[in-house]
Amino acid sequence: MATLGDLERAVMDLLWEHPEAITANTLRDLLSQRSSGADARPLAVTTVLTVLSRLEKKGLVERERSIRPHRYRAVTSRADHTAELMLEVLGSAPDREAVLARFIGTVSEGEAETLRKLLGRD
Amino acid sequence: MATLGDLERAVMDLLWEHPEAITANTLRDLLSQRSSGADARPLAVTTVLTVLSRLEKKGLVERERSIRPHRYRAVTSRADHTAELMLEVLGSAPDREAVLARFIGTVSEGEAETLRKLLGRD
DNA sequence: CATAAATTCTACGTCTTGTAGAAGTTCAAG
DNA sequence: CTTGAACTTCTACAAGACGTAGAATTTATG
Repeated sequence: MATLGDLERAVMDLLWEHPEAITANTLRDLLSQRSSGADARPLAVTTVLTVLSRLEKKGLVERERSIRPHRYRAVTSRADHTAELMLEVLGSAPDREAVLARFIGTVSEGEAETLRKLLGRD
Repeated sequence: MATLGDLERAVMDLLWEHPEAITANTLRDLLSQRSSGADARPLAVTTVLTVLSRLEKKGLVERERSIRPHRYRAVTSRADHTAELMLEVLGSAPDREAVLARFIGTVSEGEAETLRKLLGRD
């Protein structure tokens, strides 16, 4: 897998917020709103298209080619994607448990509670 | 923070394995052994030095400039570094709990047990 | 078929990383 | 102090990832 650039990330965030597949133009509009500073200038649609193609190649985005203005949507949910990334970072190191220890030491009490529930006993 | 390249990663791995600060030359030798394929050719020392400088700039490596062949060592342990990366990936998303749920669903039973202990009750 | 809309190609500047030679610095021995 | 070897810093370049978008091509539709 890999890391995403800023624009790629912004596009993924929007796709994650929109479960229904959307068009490149819609995406461009959403991106414009989001980045509304005095610096304005919206991206060219081709820019958005290029980014979408790259994300598709990376397996993060799927597109429907059957309808004309193609529709794009994220392949996985943001939560799944993030969890996968975390596992990738955790890797298969010999010190996995040590890493988990450090990690657990940092989550909030509320999250710790959630984790306890999730871990239940079985 | 960021992601490390292959060589940067290899260097960090060696530094993590060697708690005592070591020299660039030692590192180069260790790297040579490690990558002993039929492809041989060891890296130039300057290459190792460049990588070390970059890692230093990134805050991952510290060097002692007082003694002549400078000594290098990792600033944090691998476990700490990895845990930090995981937290960075987890980020401050609104769906942190959902991410944790996915994440927990993937660890081994042994690790789950470790996590239960770490989370204790309080 | 002409045309507007949409998609794909091609391209370029910047940044990161692997790689290392050239140039400068330092220290110990003579 | 001078010199030479060891060491470090500078400078450089190729390749790949990303942001960005114009040029060229494809596709419906009147």
